[in-house]
Amino acid sequence: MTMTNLTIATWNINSVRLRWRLIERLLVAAKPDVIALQETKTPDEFFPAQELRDLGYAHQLFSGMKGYNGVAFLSRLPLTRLSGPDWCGRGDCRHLAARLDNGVELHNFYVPAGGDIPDRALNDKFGHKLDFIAEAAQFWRREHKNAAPKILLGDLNIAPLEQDVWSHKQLLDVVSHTPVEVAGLLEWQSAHGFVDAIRYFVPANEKLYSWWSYRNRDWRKSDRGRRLDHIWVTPNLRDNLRSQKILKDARDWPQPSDHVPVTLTLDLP
DNA sequence: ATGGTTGCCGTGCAA
Repeated sequence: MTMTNLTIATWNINSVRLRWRLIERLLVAAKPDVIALQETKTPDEFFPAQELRDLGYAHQLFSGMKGYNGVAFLSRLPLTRLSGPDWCGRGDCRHLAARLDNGVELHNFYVPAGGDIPDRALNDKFGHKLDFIAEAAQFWRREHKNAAPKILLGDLNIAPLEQDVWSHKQLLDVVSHTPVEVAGLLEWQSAHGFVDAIRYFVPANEKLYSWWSYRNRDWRKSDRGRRLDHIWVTPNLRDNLRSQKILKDARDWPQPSDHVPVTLTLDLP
């Protein structure tokens, strides 16, 4: 039986118009076949489609809006766009779904960051975040009859494990690591039996981050990171998992995003 | 305890 390698990356690029050239560095470092972007921050008419085609990503799907949000797929393989719900009825660009020719479904998510105060009574943005993840859990529960292999990836804006943040104790009350968010995310994950494909390779007691704030003078020295970017797969892909890479060095690329790319390689029949 | 930075847009807001 011939096996095909698939490398897929997720990256919150924080403006694709400003940083599309960094995708060439990602290409050199990891050669991803498919890239899921979040926070593209541009309406579709300004998406740098030709520039990214010239890098080899002939197949593209993007869904953007002015200033905020925005998700995209760049692919060397053909993609078929799948429809999805209007999350929280807001018309935001936070989810993009597609199917590869081999039947694997790809789901790119950008979960609301949730503002600063972890209390929905005081902060609507936190309420929106909790509603979004609850709606996602519900969506995946309803998808239980869809047996297609799936890869779900994106900026989920929640660091679920104690070693997914620089200090579990100090971040218990900080949006992205509060117990209510973590419970919601794990509920979503279990709603469709998703496997955390990155932690499949890295033991839970090892620190692992994909984001470092811009607000630290020396991000590497202070190392106050969080693992906000995730790749999950359905159990029927567990035996196909081969390797993962979190491109920490990307945090030092010129004019970097505050998130670094996370990549997963699988063997597919 | 506080403030720290960035992008987009327009001098505020979201992250």
